[in-house]
Amino acid sequence: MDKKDYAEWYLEAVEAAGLSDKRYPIKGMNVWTPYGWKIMSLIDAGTRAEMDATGHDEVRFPLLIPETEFKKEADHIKGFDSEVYWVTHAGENELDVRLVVRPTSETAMYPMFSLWVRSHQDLPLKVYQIVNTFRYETKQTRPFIRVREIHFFEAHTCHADEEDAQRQIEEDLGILERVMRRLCLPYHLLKRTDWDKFPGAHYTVGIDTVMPNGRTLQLGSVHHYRDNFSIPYDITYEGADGKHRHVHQTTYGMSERLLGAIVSVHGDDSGIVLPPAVAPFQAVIVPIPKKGGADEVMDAALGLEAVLREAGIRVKLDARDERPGNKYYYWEARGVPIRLEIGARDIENGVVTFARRDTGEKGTMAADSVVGGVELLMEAISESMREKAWEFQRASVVDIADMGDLPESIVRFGWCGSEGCGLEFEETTELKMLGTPYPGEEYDGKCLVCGKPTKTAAYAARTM
RNA sequence: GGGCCUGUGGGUUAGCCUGGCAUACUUGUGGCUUUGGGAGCCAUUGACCCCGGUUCGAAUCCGGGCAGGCCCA
Repeated sequence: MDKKDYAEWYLEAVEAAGLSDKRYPIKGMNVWTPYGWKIMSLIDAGTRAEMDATGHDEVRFPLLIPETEFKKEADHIKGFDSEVYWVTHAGENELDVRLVVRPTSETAMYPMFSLWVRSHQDLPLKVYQIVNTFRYETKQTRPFIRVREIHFFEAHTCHADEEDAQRQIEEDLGILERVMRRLCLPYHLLKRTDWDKFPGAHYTVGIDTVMPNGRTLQLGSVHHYRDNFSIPYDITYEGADGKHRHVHQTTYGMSERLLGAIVSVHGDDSGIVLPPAVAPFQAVIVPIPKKGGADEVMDAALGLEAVLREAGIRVKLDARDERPGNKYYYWEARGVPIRLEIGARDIENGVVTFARRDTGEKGTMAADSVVGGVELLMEAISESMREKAWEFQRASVVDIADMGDLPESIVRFGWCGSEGCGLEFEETTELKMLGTPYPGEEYDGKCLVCGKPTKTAAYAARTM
């Protein structure tokens, strides 16, 4: 596995780690295998904890949406009509009203929000769900990054006015920061251009992370809808003054691409490297038996496992009858953050040998303080994975002064803000405009296209 | 929408032009060995996308279908 050839490496790394089985006979619909699903569940658990702590309630809406509801917001349907699946038949009969398989749940939820929200006392309404959504991708699919059945997190809120909705956006970005910290993933927040915002949104902030090939991967987005949906879906409330008004709405979405980013950002030539917070096994114990002393070593390994498990550390004792070296390669491919080795020599010295997955560094820790030792090590690993990833992300933003000779990374340049200049830039460079920094950033320069002075920088890149 | 290419054991792949019962690696299984601090050895199971045609004989040539990939609009 050579990470230099990222596209090929990615597929091998996913395969070797046993995260997904892509042999399912529908393109872009892969099977979540036990190890991959465990990681995704741990990622979701972190998201759930953050959402619950900020007063959101988990809900679960139906998968199917009547065509009549789906079509209520004009821009929205236009944005999705080329990539939705339709249910057109039931048994022998053709349906009078066709059903859309949700590509996202605005149009499923909002008819219900219209019933749920009646007074200002009902606001803000803050709900979320973690479900599968469907988009008919025509481009090349790849596990977690471009799929047709998407494991999706979506939060939807309703507010009395635009300002309260804006406060929600800020809360979402706080949640995002804590979620990404756990995953040791860096990102840029970029306000999408008007011609690229979510269909139906007032504005969209994209969450972008750079992949090893210099392309960006959008991991999620936050949208302010203003009343663009509440008008067609008739979501109104009665204010304290007795007047009826439309609510202002927001959404916040992220997907299984988080796992794709973990694989891509942290992995190396030996396979994936998991952040301790979402590793199904945070430490694996490999016993090193010796002539005559096999029982003694196994007893020590079992004892070690019990102590760590008792302390709440997700630990695996690999007692298979295989050579130790074989086990090292096996668990490295699966990204386990810490390997603990215990052999006769360690027992004699009262220590446990450890090896870090992220740096390969090896050392020993006192056997009677392994719990503290492992916890410290996990902290150090998380910190250094975070640092390293952020360093790469930051170094991937390159200022450019003209549209020729473009680097394989994110580019930054002055932009007057006009659609004309933006589109010309995209056409000339074949890069995609990711938007402008959110909430903002100091800049003083000239529009790269028309030369007008500007205080706004734009970011652009090739995307995955 | 138009053009080009590809479908071979669970995975990766050779063979195809020039028709003669399929190569290698990996995985799986079994045995032996090793008593282990970075991948032991041997054996073995397992495949030519589907339908039709040409032919004594088709993975190979031809037609159609299905699936996938690439390029252009």
